[in-house]
Amino acid sequence: MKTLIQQVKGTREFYPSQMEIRRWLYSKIEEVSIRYGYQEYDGPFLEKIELYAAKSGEELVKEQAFVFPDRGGDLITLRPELTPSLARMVAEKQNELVYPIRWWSFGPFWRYERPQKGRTREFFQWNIDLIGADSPEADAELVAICASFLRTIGITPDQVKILVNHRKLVDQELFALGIESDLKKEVFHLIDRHEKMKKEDWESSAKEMGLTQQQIVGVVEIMQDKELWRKSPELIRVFSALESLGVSEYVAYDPKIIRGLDYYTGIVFEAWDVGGDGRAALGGGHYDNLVGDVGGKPLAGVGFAMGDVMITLLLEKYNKLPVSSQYKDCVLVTVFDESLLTSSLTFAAELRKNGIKTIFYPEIAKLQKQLKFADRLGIHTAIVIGPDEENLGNLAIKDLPHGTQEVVKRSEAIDKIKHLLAQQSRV
RNA sequence: GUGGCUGUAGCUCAAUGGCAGAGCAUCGCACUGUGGAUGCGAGGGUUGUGGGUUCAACCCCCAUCAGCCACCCCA
Repeated sequence: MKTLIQQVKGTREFYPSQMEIRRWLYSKIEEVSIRYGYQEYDGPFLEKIELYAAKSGEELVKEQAFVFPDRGGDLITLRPELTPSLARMVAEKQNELVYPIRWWSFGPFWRYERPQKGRTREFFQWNIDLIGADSPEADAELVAICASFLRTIGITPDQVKILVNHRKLVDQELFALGIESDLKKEVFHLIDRHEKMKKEDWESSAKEMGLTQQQIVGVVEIMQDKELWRKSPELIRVFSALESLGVSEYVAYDPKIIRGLDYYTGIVFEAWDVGGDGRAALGGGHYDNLVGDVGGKPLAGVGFAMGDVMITLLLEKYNKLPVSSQYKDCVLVTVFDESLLTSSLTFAAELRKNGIKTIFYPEIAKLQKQLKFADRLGIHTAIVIGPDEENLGNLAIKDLPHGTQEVVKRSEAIDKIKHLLAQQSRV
């Protein structure tokens, strides 16, 4: 064991049972994305560092990206997010695309960070964006997609809530307190971190960045005002749209939601475990000028990203992960001895020809061992062809969950097995 | 990048500084034409690695590596 080369820190190994979950997640994401009329796309996994340098969060690129020189000396980055690539892809074909664009993607991303609960260095992310529309109803659509997804995977509104806020509203409120420009950015950050900090620490940091006592009180009032959204014409329309879309039970207004990324200019939202701990399972918002940063004409949009790690933890916590079913509908054809190997092999082929998932025991072993193998894999049906059956042109069909066995004519076996599999799948 | 906790059999974990163990798993037998159950037995370890203290180290000290958790940031 000691000679095994360790895997790269924070990377993921997907054993079949985990791969099954990953594919299931992908299928649910696809289902919801398609239901809302979105098209799948993808960008490169490798990008030049310059693509991210202009925007994103400063730290996201400088400290959290995997960067290495290629043979030509260019600095190459393993993509830490998809949005800049998306912006470029839109800019490249800006005049031929039909707006609004509805695109989604699911793929791997890398961030050079210290792994911990809910965070790895290699992860999969669902990105979904509506670009070229600039209305509260467009914003609401993305929140609704998020809610529909939660509903589709079996997460209920009392388990996970989507918390919504609007940056223009916060801007306006902070402006009223005399907080603007650089200081505003710092206060955004402070609001974002409020939940994690002790009250005294929070207040002392607020003072440190130069807020007056009056301003601090004002910020605290903003953070506690659950009715503040009524001052935002945009949010009023967003919540009204969400009501019409039938997902408002999943949504709540929260004045503390800000988000770290600088490019959000309108609605911002995150999905949180109501049980409190952990981190946001998903986050997104509205941006005014995404495409402009990479050289296109300004184009507004709204989108969100969801990582596979946190959502899987939530599914696990609420016991909503799919139950493995890989071998339920599979038939094991056992091998009795060398003289009957060909007979079993032939029958296995016949099963497959009829579209039945079939495993052939690949060597001669005790029946006991072969049946134990079937049991361990969760196979429900086993075929035994021994001398007694073979001589009469029969074979034995074992129903493992019921512990029963039926000897039938080989010519009738396929129909019997199909019937049995159909019965078992109903259980 | 900063801090805390933990590294003992394949897995989960025991073991006052004094002979390294259990449960589960694996393999074998009871049971050479039938899985889950039961009983009996077997294999499996340089106690993460390197140094130090000691008559004696899984245990104490130092370093290092790895894992987990938190901070930072974020999916």
